[in-house]
Amino acid sequence: MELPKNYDPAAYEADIYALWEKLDAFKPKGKGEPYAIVMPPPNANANLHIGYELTAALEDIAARYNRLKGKNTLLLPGADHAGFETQVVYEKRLAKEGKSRFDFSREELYSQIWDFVAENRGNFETQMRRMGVSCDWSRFTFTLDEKIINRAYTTFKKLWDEGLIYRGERLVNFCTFHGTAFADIEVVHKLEKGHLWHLDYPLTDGSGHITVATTRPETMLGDTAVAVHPEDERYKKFIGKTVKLPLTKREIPIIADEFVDREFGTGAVKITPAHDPNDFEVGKRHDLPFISVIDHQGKLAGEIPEIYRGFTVEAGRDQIVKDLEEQGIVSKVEDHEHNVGHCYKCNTIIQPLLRDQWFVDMQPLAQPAIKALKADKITFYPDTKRDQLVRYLEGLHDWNISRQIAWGIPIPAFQNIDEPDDWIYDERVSEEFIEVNGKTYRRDPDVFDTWFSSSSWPYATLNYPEQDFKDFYPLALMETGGEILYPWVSRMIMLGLYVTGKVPFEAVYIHGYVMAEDGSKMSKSVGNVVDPLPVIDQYGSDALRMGITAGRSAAVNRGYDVRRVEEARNFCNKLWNIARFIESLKPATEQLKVETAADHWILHKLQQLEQGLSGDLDEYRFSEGYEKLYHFVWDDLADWYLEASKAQPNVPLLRRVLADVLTMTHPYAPFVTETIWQTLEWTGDSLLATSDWPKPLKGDRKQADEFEEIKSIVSESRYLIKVLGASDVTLYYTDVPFLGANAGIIARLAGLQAVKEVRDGDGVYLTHTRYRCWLDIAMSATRQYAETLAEKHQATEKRIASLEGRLANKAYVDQAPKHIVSQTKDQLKEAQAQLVAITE
RNA sequence: GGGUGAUUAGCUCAGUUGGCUAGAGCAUCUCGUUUACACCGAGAGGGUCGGGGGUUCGAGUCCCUCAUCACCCACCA
Repeated sequence: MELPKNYDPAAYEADIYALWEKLDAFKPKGKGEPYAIVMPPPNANANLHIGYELTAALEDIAARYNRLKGKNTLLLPGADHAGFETQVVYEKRLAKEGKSRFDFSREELYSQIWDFVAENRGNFETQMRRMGVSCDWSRFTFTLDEKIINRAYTTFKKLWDEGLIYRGERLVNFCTFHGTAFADIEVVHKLEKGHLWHLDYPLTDGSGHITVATTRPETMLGDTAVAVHPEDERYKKFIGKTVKLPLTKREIPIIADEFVDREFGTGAVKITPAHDPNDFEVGKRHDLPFISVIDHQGKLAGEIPEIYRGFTVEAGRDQIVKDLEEQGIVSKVEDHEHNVGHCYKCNTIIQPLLRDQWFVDMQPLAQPAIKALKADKITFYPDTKRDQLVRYLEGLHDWNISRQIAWGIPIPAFQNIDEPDDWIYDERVSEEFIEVNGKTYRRDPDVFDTWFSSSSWPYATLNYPEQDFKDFYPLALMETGGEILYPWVSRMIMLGLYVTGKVPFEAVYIHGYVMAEDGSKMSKSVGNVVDPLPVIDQYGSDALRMGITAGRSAAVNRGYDVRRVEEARNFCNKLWNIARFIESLKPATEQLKVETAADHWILHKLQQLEQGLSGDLDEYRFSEGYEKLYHFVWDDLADWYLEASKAQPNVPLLRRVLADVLTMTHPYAPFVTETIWQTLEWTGDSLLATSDWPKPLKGDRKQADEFEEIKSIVSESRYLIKVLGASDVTLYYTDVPFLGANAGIIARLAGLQAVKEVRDGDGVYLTHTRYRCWLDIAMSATRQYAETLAEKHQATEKRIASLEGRLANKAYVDQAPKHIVSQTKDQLKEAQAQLVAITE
């Protein structure tokens, strides 16, 4: 077998993935402890971005690791219909054709978007294969699959039957551009410069006026009260009186409510229950009328003076301020900075509007979730996210699950056309009208919020309550980005507990974002988005996954750095060449024997790696595990053991170590490790992907330590030869048996002419070993080195003094753990020995 | 307004419960083609761990405080 000098990922990756699929490598093996991850479904309509590459990489590392460890492993892929997101994209396309969603019925729009998504759906499946994701494609789930829709309906029905669903006219966050309501969490608050207008509302009895302060004067058309704090001495006398609202001349009461902040503005607030969440609450408490003056298109409407009708909110504000000023009502205008809610998609200012919507009563769902979280039923990485989630759940308001869009799961509810309060649950959502008990009902045109159906994702994908559910629920891990901790993770926990009685997953891992190279957010409009596919083309899939995983800890945002990808590409090439080298050696014997100090040392290192790496991956420390592997492969294996092997090869052991290290690297670099595995002549027909995690052989500790000593002798010899510009150097030593046994290895590694034992002699002494070794370089040729030695002498003396001081400290010796103290003693001994060596 | 996290080498970041002389990659400098790899090898330089205070035998690690930055949440009209 002749392998090229450099690993070329593009030449192998597609074939390797096809091989895995052909041999069903990613199907759960049906035995062993279960380990399941259901992948967060990416938007079916969009290309996979670099953030999904990170998700895919982390989940795949976890899945492949646990599969190798012998667990019954399932990695389940899916795709999201991404209701609102996708409809927005589709509407943009319609706009280009000069059309809009209003040109079509709901059914037409739905089927058009279905086709639109279908066009793109194949893309990301190809992309996930290129990322090397070891998922079971036979279980692929789309969020509009029948089982997901049925699950959403069953859950809705359960909530309905148990009285946790209510329909109510509530204030919702309404985007007047998109024509739909949003959950609180979908509203983005931004600090904006505005004004605070002071308006003098005249008292009806003519005894003066009360001054209210507002940032939104146009809503005064819908005012139904003025509120003051009950304890406010300035206003006590006004409570119970009425004012005559300017412009509309309606008479409204002055009420007392504790929500009023006496310090803010004038201490008197106009109350507009139909257009402000606070005022809505006040309105309910005081039984005030709710007068809507803004419609769903963001225009002034309703019971208002004819001249204002049809104005946009902004234009209406200007006109009303102007009119109020003419009447002398505006007594003051201040600059004022305040937060304003915007649509997260189009940035339109969100209007709180009164709408009939479906709501879920959340506290009955949140309480069990809070309890489970506090009882540590779910491990969070990082830990802080759990408390963050608890705080969120404790303050959770009821959830508006109605969306006024076409692309989504229709809400299975019908309204009696004669009695508006008579609503029934029915799943015949393809009918607009149905007859029940001789009465006619009309379907609610709204669809569910995407998060409503995806809250059931962990058990719906597993066919609750059927077989996969029994095998794999709760999931081992939910891995996702921090932005959906609240909208998704929290809801999966609440509904998982509500429907199945169990938390949906044992652990949650939150990854940070992949930022642009300069640390800013990636965004299409800025144009700093990194597309993963060209990177894979250039460097290979393994390189991208390792490059993006390296140095990244849970929930920490980090810039994409192509140098990390290059480093990982080099790592793949290193593995490739290690394998090439080992493959070029022909074994003298097939028998596995552990002989030299180097053999024991590499086994010892390998064993440490296995333990360290398992520990890291069990705790989802992806980056630390990668670093351990990298250093073992590069420093220990390639730079030391392979180099030592050139003097004295132990081929059976080299093969064994290679097999073990390939297996352990496989989760991080599945393609290159499998490619190597398939090309090695002695690995048979097996797949690395479905092999067993290695059980490394044990190396003898004492001989391993001897090799450490050899390493430091070699390093120092290299250094001395280099700084002294010496050549043809011989290393002499007295009375160190293992140096004799390793003379050939040492000579080769250090580039020495020979390594010899002698009784006595003179030259440049090594200072990094406690043994008596010297190089046959005349001291006379080493004047500048003497200075270095002198400095070192000083430093060592200082260190000895410090160590002695520490040991002289009674408190230290008494209180510090024994092993630390004895460690200090050893250090002192070593330093003293070094000092002797330097002096010589 | 509330909360969380960050601040360690020129750059990007590790540093698990306090305990070897604080690490890595990249970058820099010097040398090098010998049985894999120049996507390589050998060697070197570089940090008073944001400032100040405290607890401790011992602090990058724990506490207080200040500064700067980032993110999340929130109905002060």
